[in-house]
Amino acid sequence: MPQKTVSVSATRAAHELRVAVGRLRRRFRELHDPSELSPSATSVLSRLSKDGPATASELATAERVRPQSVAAVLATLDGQGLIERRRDPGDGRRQLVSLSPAGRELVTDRRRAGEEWLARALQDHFTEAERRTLLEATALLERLSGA
Amino acid sequence: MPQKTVSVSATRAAHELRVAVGRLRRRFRELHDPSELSPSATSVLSRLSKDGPATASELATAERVRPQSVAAVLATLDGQGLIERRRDPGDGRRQLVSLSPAGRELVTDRRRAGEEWLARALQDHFTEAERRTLLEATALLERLSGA
DNA sequence: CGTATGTCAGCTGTACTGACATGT
DNA sequence: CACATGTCAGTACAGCTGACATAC
Repeated sequence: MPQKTVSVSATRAAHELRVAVGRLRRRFRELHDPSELSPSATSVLSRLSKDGPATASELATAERVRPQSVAAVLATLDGQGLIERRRDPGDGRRQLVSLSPAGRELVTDRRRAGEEWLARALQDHFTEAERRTLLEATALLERLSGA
Repeated sequence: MPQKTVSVSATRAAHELRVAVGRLRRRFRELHDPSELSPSATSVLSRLSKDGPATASELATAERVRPQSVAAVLATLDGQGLIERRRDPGDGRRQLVSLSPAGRELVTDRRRAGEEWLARALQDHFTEAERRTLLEATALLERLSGA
């Protein structure tokens, strides 16, 4: 139920969440292996896997970046043979982006080192209940980033 | 309880969490007003407010960035008069960083526009129970970023 | 012709590495 | 002299804006 005023607790929660996300992102970056896919590339691949083929514009909107930025990511992914691009027969401007077999395999590969640390940390430093909270929260964070 | 093997579900959770954090971070960046403090600066200020004065090295370690990076942030904050730096009398190399009155005021100011959106989104698009989950998760994310 | 899609060029912000001055 | 702290310089990368070719 929308309210006109924003409560103090909501504002404090907002502040803490923003700081936490920033720190966590730096933590991820710290462990990131340059030989692996960048967060943006992973995000695009993940989305293609979940929602199926999309145009560059659609991806830019969904990922909330400029078309020019998504183009750079697509160029990288294309160079690595992880996606396929083909022109829309009905509209020559558009190109439909989809996962290549290699891309699909990479998305479902559960052994990437970059996320190995995170998975292990989740197992080693958190209780079952805490992991459940984090899992629920992940879905909420996704919703928040699209709001 | 640490386990040798990492479960499939933990790895999937790790992947989803990483993607969610990345998207949320881009969302924050999208709304970020350049006239306001950068995420790093906010993070440093927030930490000083919570943990009290610290040296540049300590801040670098805690924020998980290189001393050179923290120095740039401190230079900005100093330029805006939000922090105070004074040399350690016992060790001339060190400088103790603390919040200035203006900095302290800014940290406790709950009306910053950048977080206004987030606070409002939390109120408008989430139930009380969901907000509680997010709040719990925020603390867990903080712990995770320090692990 | 105006609008939409995608790309090229150049800029900014944030973190990085390397080199260095200074103090212990 | 070795080590720690902090800073200066240059680099890397992901996002941005502006300008443009192409197609509807």
